[in-house]
Amino acid sequence: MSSLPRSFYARDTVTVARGLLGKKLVRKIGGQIISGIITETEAYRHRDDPASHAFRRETERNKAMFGEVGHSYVYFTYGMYFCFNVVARSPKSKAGAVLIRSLQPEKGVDLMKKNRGKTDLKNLANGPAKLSLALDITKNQYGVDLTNNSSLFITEGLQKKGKITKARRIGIKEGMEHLWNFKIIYQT
DNA sequence: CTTGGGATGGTCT
DNA sequence: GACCATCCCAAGG
Repeated sequence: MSSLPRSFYARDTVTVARGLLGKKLVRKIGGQIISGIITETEAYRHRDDPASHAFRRETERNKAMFGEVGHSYVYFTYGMYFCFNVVARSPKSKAGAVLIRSLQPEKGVDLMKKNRGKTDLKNLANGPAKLSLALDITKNQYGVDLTNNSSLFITEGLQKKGKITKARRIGIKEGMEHLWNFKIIYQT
């Protein structure tokens, strides 16, 4: 399956955050494939969003959020973890990214377990730092293009519909008025 | 189930 | 020098 086109990411950040639910994140490492369905996302915009890393100004850390859409923005936090974002924004905006917060594991589950040092399937990738560990996403993946089928990319995923919920974003103190956390729930 | 604290270091003020 | 877009484990109810 081929990657989502760059035009997918050249829309409003909040729209893309919703649109990424149900899509598939694919990681290739040494001939092995790890993949998962995106089940939770959050939008972070620019000047209208005090919770965003890009709110104040462009810096060495956040410059990917100002760069070409469809690339990754990876940041290091709490002294030990990486979190994975996709750069997305409307052409009118200068910065924006979607934080991928949760994956439903699909392929490469054994490798994910090894990378996580855990075996409980439910807890392999249900958090932004957990999924980065599971897929071995680090600073090395900063700024990589997610629209070519290389070692990290996003493709169409599940076609079936799910119920989408919206909520306040997790772990922030400003911008609480925006309901930019999205989850998809598939009925069994 | 919920709560609290420790790990650990880059980034920004 | 403070602040984190977090996770994990232990203790308490």
